[in-house]
Amino acid sequence: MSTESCCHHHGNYSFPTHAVPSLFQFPDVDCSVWLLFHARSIVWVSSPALHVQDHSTILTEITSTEGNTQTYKMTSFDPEINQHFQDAIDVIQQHSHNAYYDSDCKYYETLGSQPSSLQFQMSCCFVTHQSDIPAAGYDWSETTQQTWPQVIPDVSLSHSAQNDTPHFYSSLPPQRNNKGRKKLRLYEYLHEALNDPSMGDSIQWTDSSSGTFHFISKNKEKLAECWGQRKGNRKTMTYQKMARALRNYSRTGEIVKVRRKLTYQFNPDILHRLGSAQVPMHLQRQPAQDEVHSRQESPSEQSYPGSGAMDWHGWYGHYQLQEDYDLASSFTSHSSAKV
DNA sequence: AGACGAGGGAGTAATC
DNA sequence: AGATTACTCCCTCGTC
Repeated sequence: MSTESCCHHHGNYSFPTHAVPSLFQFPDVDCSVWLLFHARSIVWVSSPALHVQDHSTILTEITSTEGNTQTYKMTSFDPEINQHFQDAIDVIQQHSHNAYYDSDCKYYETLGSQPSSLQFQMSCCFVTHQSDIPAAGYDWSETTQQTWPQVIPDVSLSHSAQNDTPHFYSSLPPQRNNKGRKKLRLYEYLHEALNDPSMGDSIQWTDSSSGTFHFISKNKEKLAECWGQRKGNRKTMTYQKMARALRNYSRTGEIVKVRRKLTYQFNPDILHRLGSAQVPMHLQRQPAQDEVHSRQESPSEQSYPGSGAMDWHGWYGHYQLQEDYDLASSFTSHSSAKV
């Protein structure tokens, strides 16, 4: 894998066909996002609280269908919106079906490359009922801009594929900057990489149930480089620097070092939020025999207790995000919506 | 001895 | 403007 291929901010995204149509919502402290998967498009609508209602949508068009995977090409015109969209995509890809994750960046497109005629193709999508969902060929330019309250879902909307993506948005730690954009954290990126089969040569689960993972010595620098690029660093990120950041997580508790070479462990609560439990088994690397024998388990090793059967909520106190998580969860239970 | 991984102090940029 | 956060840089140390 090239160093570029892991840096998938915008461009083409693949989803299993059974993931559409679907309705996704991202309620958190200062941002609500709806993603509507429709037969040939994904409509993204954000909350006016973000002050982006003048340019609050992203239209995607389907570019290919192979087997049970459809690939969408994203068109947008605002880098911040791109980031929101990417946040959503990250979660959806993580929870919808990891096997179809496509991070190939050969179609990577920047905003500037978009023809100006595509800009402001639509400004907002009014959604209250299935019949309101724009079909293929819908003239977005004629869509009347609506205010956010009108985009509140009709509870009659149901979600045929809901079981495919239960509580998916709750894994997005609602850490946002003052513009409402989530800044990708290192541990989030690592988790994403762990669930990306194409990154398997750089980072792998040692024991996904306990959140233990390790870097592959040969390619750890490549992963670090990808992280640096994803962050938009000017200087090249190295494993050494990335590991230093990881060590800082020991202090704050997101990730701790395991006394084994290149091996770390997620905080169970963080792991839970990141939705690791939903990683398909076939994507979880089985530890090699020598690892099974040698990893962790020394009494002197630092690790989170009770791998797998631990008390999630007992670990590391109460995060500020807990209530957000609960809010999101309760929201989910009321929105078994269909599109 | 040298490579590699880890630990940590200090600096920095973005954000609050 | 100052505090905080989350790295980033760089040096040292321990292990193999």
